[in-house]
Amino acid sequence: MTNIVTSSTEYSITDLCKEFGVTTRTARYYEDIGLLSPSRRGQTRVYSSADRTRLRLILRGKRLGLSLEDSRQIIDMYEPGKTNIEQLNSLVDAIRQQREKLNQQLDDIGNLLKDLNKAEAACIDALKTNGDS
Amino acid sequence: MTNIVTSSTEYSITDLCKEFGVTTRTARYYEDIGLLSPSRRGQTRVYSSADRTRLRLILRGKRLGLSLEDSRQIIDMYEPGKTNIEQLNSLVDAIRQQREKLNQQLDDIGNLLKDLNKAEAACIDALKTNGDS
DNA sequence: ACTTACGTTGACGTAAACGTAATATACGCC
DNA sequence: GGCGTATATTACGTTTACGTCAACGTAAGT
Repeated sequence: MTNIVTSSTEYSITDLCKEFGVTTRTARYYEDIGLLSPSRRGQTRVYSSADRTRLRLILRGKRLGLSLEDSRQIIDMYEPGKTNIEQLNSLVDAIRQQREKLNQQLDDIGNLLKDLNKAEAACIDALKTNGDS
Repeated sequence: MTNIVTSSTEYSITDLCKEFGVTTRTARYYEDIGLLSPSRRGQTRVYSSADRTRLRLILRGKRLGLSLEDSRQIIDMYEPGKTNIEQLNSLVDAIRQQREKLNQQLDDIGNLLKDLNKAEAACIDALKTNGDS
């Protein structure tokens, strides 16, 4: 499975995908749209730990309901290569927007958790009542 | 806009949709797939405050990245009409699964917020340094 | 009667995010 | 040296969640 010769900070496509529970099609798709760009040994893709991190961030974004484009934006925030002032400012704006969205999500989650608690309580109550009948 | 004659707990499709910032197509689609079922005055849809609540819950689910089917499941939790013990138990299971997912989301959001803070700090720093040059 | 605004039902189109073969190449192994 | 396994590319298919006409009905205002 895991290659012995190559350094441990390199991953084959299947290893990486298995680790995160996605298919190779997904990894290749992410490469197609420029979200990942592993190096190659011949034709074969070789993923670095940086690639791994990017994939991790992408999947975290997915869990939060972000689109792949959203994730791309956020990941690009980590490496603001272009030190243009314009871009830095709009980046700060984007960061604040994302933060607002996340705060809204926090609020939503809190409310949904409350609802779930109520629903569960009602269920358990119904189970008890039913169990006594 | 708002009808004077009918009770204030009734909404036209456009009013309801405007309030939540969705198109009428969306409301009709939700009805197509059985997520909403407004009553009718002739052909025209009449939304009750219960329908409004359902829509609110659906959109909250969307903000959290839930699919419409997920939202349907969750909304069904609020009215466990079927008091079958089997179903109640599986409902409790579903509730716990949703809760786990939400806790994962809370974790993700916390981490992402941290990342955003770092990114923002780096940006602001870069802006200062650039501003001094 | 004419316009304007809102409503209805189809029905086809679309973007995102992959799924699913089909086919070909290369590597390790018994 | 054939076999299995991993990898590659290409390409068409699929699901979700609506968008976008088209064509029509209806009620209100002027």
